[in-house]
Amino acid sequence: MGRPRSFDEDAALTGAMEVFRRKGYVAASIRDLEEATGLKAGSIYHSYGDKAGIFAAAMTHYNRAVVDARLAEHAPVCAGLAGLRNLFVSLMHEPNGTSFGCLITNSAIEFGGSTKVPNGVDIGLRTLAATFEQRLRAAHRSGALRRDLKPAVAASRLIALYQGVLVLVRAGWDKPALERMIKDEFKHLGGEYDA
Amino acid sequence: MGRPRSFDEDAALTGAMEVFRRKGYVAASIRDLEEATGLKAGSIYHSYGDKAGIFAAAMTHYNRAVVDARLAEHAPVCAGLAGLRNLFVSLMHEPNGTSFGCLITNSAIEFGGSTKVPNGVDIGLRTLAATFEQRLRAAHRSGALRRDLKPAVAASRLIALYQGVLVLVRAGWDKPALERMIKDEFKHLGGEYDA
DNA sequence: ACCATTTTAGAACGATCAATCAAGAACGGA
DNA sequence: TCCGTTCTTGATTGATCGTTCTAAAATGGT
Repeated sequence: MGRPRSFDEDAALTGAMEVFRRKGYVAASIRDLEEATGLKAGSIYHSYGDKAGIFAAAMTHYNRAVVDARLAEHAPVCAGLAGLRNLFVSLMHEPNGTSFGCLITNSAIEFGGSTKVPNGVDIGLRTLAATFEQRLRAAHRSGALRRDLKPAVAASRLIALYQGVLVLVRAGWDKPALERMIKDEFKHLGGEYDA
Repeated sequence: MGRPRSFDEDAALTGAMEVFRRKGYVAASIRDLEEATGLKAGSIYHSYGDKAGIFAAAMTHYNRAVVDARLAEHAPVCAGLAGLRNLFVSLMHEPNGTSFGCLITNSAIEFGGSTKVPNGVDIGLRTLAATFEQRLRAAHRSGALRRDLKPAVAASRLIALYQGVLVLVRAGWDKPALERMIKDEFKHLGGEYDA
């Protein structure tokens, strides 16, 4: 059956993913990818077809290895609204030097000008939105959510807030102010306010 | 005194701006800029130094000609909270084919990976945030804002929501859902909710 | 009219881009 | 063992990148 692959595909995709997160799709060169994956250009093209191919693979890897893991770590089902809040707050506590940005946000912006937004962007956004809505519905049932709030609309606000926070963090916006804002938002969701 | 410029600098910068909004900084080539500005490469380099120079000029032009104009059109001081709401809603009513995206958001993402975020990003963001806060403070004084809301925190939420909406629109997210979310958010701000 | 100065135009530069190719190396099945 | 297949490597391709350069065209001051 021929020679098997000698490289660790997960490690290679992780490297590629980091390059794309840091520099974006266009600015990431094949030589950057060689360095980050440990593969030579020939191997990259053999395994993934072209630059768009390894990007698609890296994006899929991101959704599975980063987004899903982040949701599971900070906002498991049992953690309720507080878990969601932790998820948001965690966006601002990544060490500055090793911050790569969100591949979903970055790709939405970079490819959004053309008509061809990568599938992974939509998949990632839907994963986030579905998780938000699920947690809000559970909070709605348990009474943890303010009674006059509709989970679907609140989830819509959270997905927008989430992307907005990622933009502002990347722009170097004041993090303490963002954190205050997030805590305030979740106070609202929990109904800890007088009208 | 030598020969004066024969091209319309505003028109040239508008063209350059559109290219950068649509394709991003890296993907925009000097040849793209030649076509969009009507200038030849030599003239561009003579007038703006290098690619980063014409980008900086385009960014300044954007803040003055697009951001300020948009704020004045949709959210003048007299329009109060409703003006802000119109501003948000207008983000989703740009004709699809001619949508260029927001140069501030796009640049924050594209340059955010490096340590050098362009000045124009911060300037534009501060303009938006300051306007939001000013309108919210006015609404606070007039009683149009829910009494338990602090204008500064609410402005912080609005700037994040604003950037988030721009990301989602660029990603092709469901616009009617976004519009419902925005209208809901402004209902909250106006206190039109029971607790 | 003439000069000094600046803007244009277009060709040209080296560097780097994504992608290809040929050849050898390494494995599984027979 | 040996064959067929697949993987790896490094050199190489043509295209395009940002930038520079040269020379002509155009203007204002004197």
